[in-house]
Amino acid sequence: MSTMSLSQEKNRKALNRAGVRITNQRALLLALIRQGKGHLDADELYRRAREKQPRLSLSTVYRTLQIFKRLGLVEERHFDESHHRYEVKSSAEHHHLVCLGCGGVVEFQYPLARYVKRNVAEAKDFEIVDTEIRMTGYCSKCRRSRK
Amino acid sequence: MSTMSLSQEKNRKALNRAGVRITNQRALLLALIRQGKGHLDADELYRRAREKQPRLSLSTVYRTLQIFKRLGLVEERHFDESHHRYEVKSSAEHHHLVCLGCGGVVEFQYPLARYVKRNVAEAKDFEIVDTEIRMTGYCSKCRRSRK
DNA sequence: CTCAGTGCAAAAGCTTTGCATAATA
DNA sequence: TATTATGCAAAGCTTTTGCACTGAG
Repeated sequence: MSTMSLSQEKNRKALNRAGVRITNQRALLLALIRQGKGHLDADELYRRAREKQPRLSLSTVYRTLQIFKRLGLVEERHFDESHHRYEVKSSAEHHHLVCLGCGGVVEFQYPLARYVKRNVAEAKDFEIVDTEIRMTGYCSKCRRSRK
Repeated sequence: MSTMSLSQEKNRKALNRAGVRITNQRALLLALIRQGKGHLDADELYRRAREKQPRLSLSTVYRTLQIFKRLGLVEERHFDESHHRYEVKSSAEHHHLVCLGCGGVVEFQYPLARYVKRNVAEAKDFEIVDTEIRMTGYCSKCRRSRK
């Protein structure tokens, strides 16, 4: 298919490699998560997906997210909300700043994470799999409008 | 009441100070959260509370948790689960280590959090209200049983 | 052709809400 | 006594599941 973009092609390969059947739904959802710059919840993903595939169901979104999570393609985040958000798993460890005003999420890197990890692992005898720093507060925009 | 413990007395004062009506349910729930060493979810709290007050309802637990949250008496935590956990707000900033095997939560202190906070606040122009470091992994017990 | 994946509808957690009753201040 | 809080039941949201049909390999 000549209309298939490079990133769609890449997504298909990712699914193939994992031995999971490729469907239009999965390809679309993975593409949307990738281009969504992370931090999408299931419902937002569903709404966006239906613009392209109106018959796609919410169950498929949830089932697909589970698979992507299992395959390590996406990560599930639990911000201070009643639902989850998903982002593509990137090799670069990064952390989150969540605005209590508008709900926006900003990413940041913090190189000392590695050092902290080793320290804590030793002190508490834990094998650490994942580290996340989350800060909540107010972004500049929300700070201004609160005055 | 001579049978009232010091900590119960303290709890009552905390409620009083906030101008919120003191009820047996609220006093009990706050005491349970305090002695529960944190990380209780609403249902566990409900079960424990009913041992003392069998007619207490789950709605009361939820409503009370909202109030405590609003008053700053407890904090709501979102571990990688579909429900929330609550712990008393302590003056000492601490962070969490969550075991992926048994779900156990261990707290740790990390003094550099203050430094990280200042750094990130400046870099991203955010007014930071709260910082949490969460690490997931396996505790020594679960690591042994996985072998 | 076969079995994994999908859509739909129904169910299953967790949490919130409406309303009449009970209890605090 | 005047509200505020409670218990119960019902509803709301997010997420999961059962089942017959569809589509990828």
